[in-house]
Amino acid sequence: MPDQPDSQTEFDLGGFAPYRVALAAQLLSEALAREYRPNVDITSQEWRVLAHLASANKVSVRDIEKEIVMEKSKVSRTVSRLVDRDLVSRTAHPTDKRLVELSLTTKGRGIMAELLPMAARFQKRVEEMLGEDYDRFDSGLQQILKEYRGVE
Amino acid sequence: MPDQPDSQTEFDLGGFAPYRVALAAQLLSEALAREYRPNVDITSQEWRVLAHLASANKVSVRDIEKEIVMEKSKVSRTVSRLVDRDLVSRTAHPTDKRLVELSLTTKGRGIMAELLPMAARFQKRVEEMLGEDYDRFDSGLQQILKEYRGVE
DNA sequence: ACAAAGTCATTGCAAATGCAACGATTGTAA
DNA sequence: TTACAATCGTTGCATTTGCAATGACTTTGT
Repeated sequence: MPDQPDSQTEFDLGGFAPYRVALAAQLLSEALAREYRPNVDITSQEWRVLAHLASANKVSVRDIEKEIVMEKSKVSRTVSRLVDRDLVSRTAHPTDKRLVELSLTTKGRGIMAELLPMAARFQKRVEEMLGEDYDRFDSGLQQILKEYRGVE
Repeated sequence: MPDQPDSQTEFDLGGFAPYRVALAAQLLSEALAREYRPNVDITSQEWRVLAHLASANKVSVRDIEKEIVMEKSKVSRTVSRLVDRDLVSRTAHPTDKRLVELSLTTKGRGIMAELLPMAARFQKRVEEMLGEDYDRFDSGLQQILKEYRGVE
């Protein structure tokens, strides 16, 4: 019998899916940050929010919270920093005064015009790296996202 | 021509690999935590350190830092909490006095005896969920890990 | 209409984090 | 040997985070 690890005392953390995926996420995020940070000084959280705003105008904090799965107080504070730096504008919703309307400022769009092509190149490089495996890889991701999204 | 997004202003964050992987990581981590937290009150960081200690005895902070890619001060403080809770023992290295020797205590092993089978079941469930796609998915992960590990 | 419940964004606060600096120790080169 | 550099773990400090609570507003049900 080939060495069957005793699950009571032995465990291969390196082969554990949650760990592997977390590690990959961290490495990808760091690699991406290494590319844009020399040009644009933003954090990963700020990048996420900006990227979402780039494709969806006039959104609320709640929209972002749901869409990019970021706790709302974190979204709120991230947005505040972006507003301070004049990358995002925050105005009141015309009819529902509970909501805010967030969108990129001109300056914000300028930065994204620099960042998005960079992101697209990054994406392309990952796809080329995985080659024909990319589709399977991505559909695996898709299943995980579908399975665990919106579980309280 | 089918709608080709203008990379200057449009961007599909939802299809962006770093974002997707990060999201999957977060969801997996939360799903896992939902399983063990009712039984054992530890954080994800503590889980990671404990899991590594379960398979590698007598390790230093530096070993953990490298192995699980966690900043050393974070490792140090996580270990301190585990030592306070008597799950991990921290003793001086016999010859090199700079190093510490970390290992699970009896109590720590007891907790891991409960946690590891749970983790194994979780892993199995993910594999079943992805079915025959799992191998491709995992080899995609592997390529990412290999490509980006140890890049300063 | 109006009270009760729900929704949204922000903030207070304690805890966690990242980074640089530190002290202690060990390795290295002259 | 003896300076000098490198390694290891911890800590100080400013920042970020998570969670609960808050205040402002809107929806629901009667």
